[in-house]
Order: sequence, then structure tokens, then C-alpha cells
Amino acid sequence: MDSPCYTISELAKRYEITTRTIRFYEEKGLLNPQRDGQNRLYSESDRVRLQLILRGKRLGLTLEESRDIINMYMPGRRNEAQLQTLVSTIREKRQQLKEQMQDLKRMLLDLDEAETHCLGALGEPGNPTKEPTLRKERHS
Amino acid sequence: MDSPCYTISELAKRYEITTRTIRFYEEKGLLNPQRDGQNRLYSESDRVRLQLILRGKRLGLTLEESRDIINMYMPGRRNEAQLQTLVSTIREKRQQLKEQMQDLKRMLLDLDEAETHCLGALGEPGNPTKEPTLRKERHS
DNA sequence: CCATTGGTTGACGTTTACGTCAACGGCACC
DNA sequence: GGTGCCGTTGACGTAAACGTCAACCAATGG
Repeated sequence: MDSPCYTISELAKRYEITTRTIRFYEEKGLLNPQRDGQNRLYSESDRVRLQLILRGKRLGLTLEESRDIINMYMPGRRNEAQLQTLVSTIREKRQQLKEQMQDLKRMLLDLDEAETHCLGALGEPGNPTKEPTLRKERHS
Repeated sequence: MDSPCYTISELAKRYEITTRTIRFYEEKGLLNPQRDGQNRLYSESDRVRLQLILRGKRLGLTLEESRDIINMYMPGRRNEAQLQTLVSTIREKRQQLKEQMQDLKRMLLDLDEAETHCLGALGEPGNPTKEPTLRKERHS
């Protein structure tokens, strides 16, 4: 297997983060690259982990949550009991994500509504701005 | 119009946050309820604003971003230029949210994969755990 | 009357996720 | 052999989003 390796600054440039950030992730146990003497060497797998961390961040996860999820992706050797609890953790997380998806869809709808509202106000410049018309949402 | 009013602790209980949090949001300019003497009185509109803030939080927005989006929902009186920039801000935000939706879908797929992987390992207990099989993702 | 309950302001503490800066090590190359 | 350049550790700083605590006010009930 040819496993390409990256330096810390290559990854930093690629993902537009600082080397400090990458070291910080390691400090927090989200990465642990090999060493070439003093220097860190990142494998393809490390790179993907980093990518997953960043995706988690974009979704508003904390680093700890990302670490947990990543450990779901990469189970390694586990016994049956561990796998059972892992599966239920995964299902829980999926439920959370689906709720988040609902939030997202609602917000997109709200933005659509806001846009048409604006465009309407642009089209009919003499009109009184209608009441904000906030849709009533049930409390989840 | 009957506009129901809420006390701070009613809202706090309803949304499972502390009163401190609600006052903090006001401090940051996301809410400004009426006063009955010293005491704050929250209208239905305030309640909805609060709900939007919390939804934003679930989606990983900062309070400032939430404030901006809420101000999109509630335009009030604006001139044409303001409306124009508002519309483009809305479209930008929608684009971001759609990207976030993609992230979410990918993460859900990854979880599916992780689950079947676990279930597979449970079904065939003697098998060597296959390589993590991380899907290659293009860097967005 | 006095305690309890619910509200207020203000000051300070805390956690997360980094940024900044200093001091150092190794190498390439001119 | 100095001078960049890339890397390292370590200490300290910081912004956001609250939590905690103290001291106070106001109505209410026994």
C-alpha cells in the first residue's frame, strides 16, 4: 500500500487552518500522527480524520463530539458488548442529526419567505410593510 | 389583538434555559422586551425571536449570526438599497445553509456505513475487522 | 412582621477553541 | 558559518457564551 504522507503545514494550507490548530487537535486526542524524529507525519487516514473534524465544526459539533463520532467511523477491535453500545450511540446521533436537518429546512423556508417578502416590498414601493408574519412553530 | 405575555422564568422553563441566558441575549441586543416597572415582559414576538435564536444555536450559528438572520425575518421599514443588500445577504446565507445540508447528509451516510459495519462485525464474530474503509471525499 | 418567591443589576469565574509569542532544533544553500 | 525556513514545545492571551454569586427590590401569604 502506498500511503502518502503530509507535513503539518501541507495539511494546514490544504484546509486553511493554522498549524497551531492541528497541534491543538492532537493535544485534545483527536489526532496522533507518527513521528519522524521530532516532526509529525500525517498519513492519509490522519488527513481524513482532520477532514471529519472540520466537517463536524461546520455542523456546530464540539471537538469532543467530533472525536466520538470519528471513533464510531473507525471502530478497530471491539467486543460484542462494545459494538452493541456503539450501534445505539450511532442511532442516537443519527436521530440528533435528523432533527438538525429539520431545523435547517425550516430555516431555509424562513429565508425563502424573507426573500419574497423583500422582493415584494421592492416591487410595490408605496406599500405599507406587512406585519412580520412570523410563522408559528411548534416547540419541539 | 390578544398578545399573550410571558415572564422571564416562564420562557426559561419552556425552553429549558436559564434566566441568566435570556438576559444575556438581551445584553447582546438579540431581545428587548418591554418593562413593567423593573420587570421584563416578553411578547409573543419576543418568544419567537428567542425560539429562532435557539434554533440558530442548534445549527451552530453564533449569536451575532442569529441576530442578523432574525433581522432578515423582521425587516421593518427600509429603503430600496437596504432591501437589495438584504436580499443578497439572504441568498448568501441560504447558500451556506445548503452546504451545511450537504455536510449533514454526508455525515448521516457515514453513520449508516458505520452502523452496517458494526452489525456486520456482530454477525460474523470471527472475522478480521476490515480496514476502516473511509470514503474519499472531495475537499469542498 | 417577617419569610418566601421571583425579579433585578453587577462583578467575577469558566470552558472551548484557538492565537500569539518566545526560544529552540535541524536542514539546505551560498 | 551565517541565514532563512520549517518544525518543535511551552507559556500566556483572548473571545464567545454563558454560570455563579452577592446584594438588592417588590409582592404575597401566614
